[in-house]
Amino acid sequence: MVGQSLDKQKPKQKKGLWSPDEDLKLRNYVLKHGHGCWSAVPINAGLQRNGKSCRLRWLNYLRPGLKRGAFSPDEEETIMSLHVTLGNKWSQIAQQLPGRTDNEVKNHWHSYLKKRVLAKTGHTEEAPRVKAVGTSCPFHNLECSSSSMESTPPNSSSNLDSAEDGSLGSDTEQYLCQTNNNNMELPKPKVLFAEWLELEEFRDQTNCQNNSGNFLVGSRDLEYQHHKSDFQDYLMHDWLVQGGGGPNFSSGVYQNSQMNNGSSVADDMLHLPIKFEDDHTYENGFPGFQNGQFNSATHGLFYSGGFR
DNA sequence: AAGACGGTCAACCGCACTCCA
DNA sequence: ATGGAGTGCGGTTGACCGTCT
Repeated sequence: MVGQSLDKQKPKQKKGLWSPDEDLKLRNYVLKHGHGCWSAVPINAGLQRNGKSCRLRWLNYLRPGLKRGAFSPDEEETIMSLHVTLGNKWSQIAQQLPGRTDNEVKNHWHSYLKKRVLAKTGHTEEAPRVKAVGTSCPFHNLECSSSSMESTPPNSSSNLDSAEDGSLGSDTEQYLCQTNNNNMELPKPKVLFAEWLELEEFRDQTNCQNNSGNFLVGSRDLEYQHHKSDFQDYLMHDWLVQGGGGPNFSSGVYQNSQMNNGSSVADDMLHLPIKFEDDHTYENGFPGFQNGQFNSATHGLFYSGGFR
């Protein structure tokens, strides 16, 4: 239905998970030209996808400003309270959560929050799964024991990355773990998807970090303060757009000591700075950049802070 | 050790809506 | 008024992963 006339011109269209190469093509194209008509995007970008798939991939995964990682208690509270009044209006709920997509909110609801609400209200329609062992801290494979935090410090996890391996910093970790220890259900660590597992082959390519500690992502793309960005966002901007470089990976563990700044990730993500290297403004698809105001509710992209 | 099972997530599907000729 | 094109949205699916038996 979507873009049928244009999409029909494609002999066959790929489905399923996006490869890093496809992400790179789509991201570079949209950043450079804006999306315009989505059905024309795959043709112009050289992708064997339909426009709808490109749009979804961009909105849910590639666009700058997305807040990856676990939901904060505040965000969860917002979702639950809004769901009472709005119901399954995921897009409206997501508009109140900068950096979150409707799909993300929806998934989180079905995975965690619905069970929590059902447990609260005494419904046993979907009994919460009881975990015998310690539960996982939501960020970066950091494990916390819900029953005996002291006896199982995060860094003692055998197959999980320690703080020095690039987890979020003790303050953030403790905050998140303690907060989540008060809850019945804890989110599992972020899953590394197939595409991320292929990153190994790129790890030795040129590092494009500049003098100020930011990673440059092409002459007209985004400059990201990687120490303030989340794992996948960082990768997307520094590796995908760049086509290489960025952080080192070893067995899927992100290694970058600068992630240890001890600041609140939620706060940082809300003030994620985005800078274009030149003065180019993206009039087609990035209207808000021109005045430095960008909001996910109106532009589908959360942006805070001015150009430097 | 290996298969079964359940949870999470990205992506797909189909419907509804808006816009425009 | 109507039909096609484009887009938004919510439900569902299937792959992947960790845990359990």
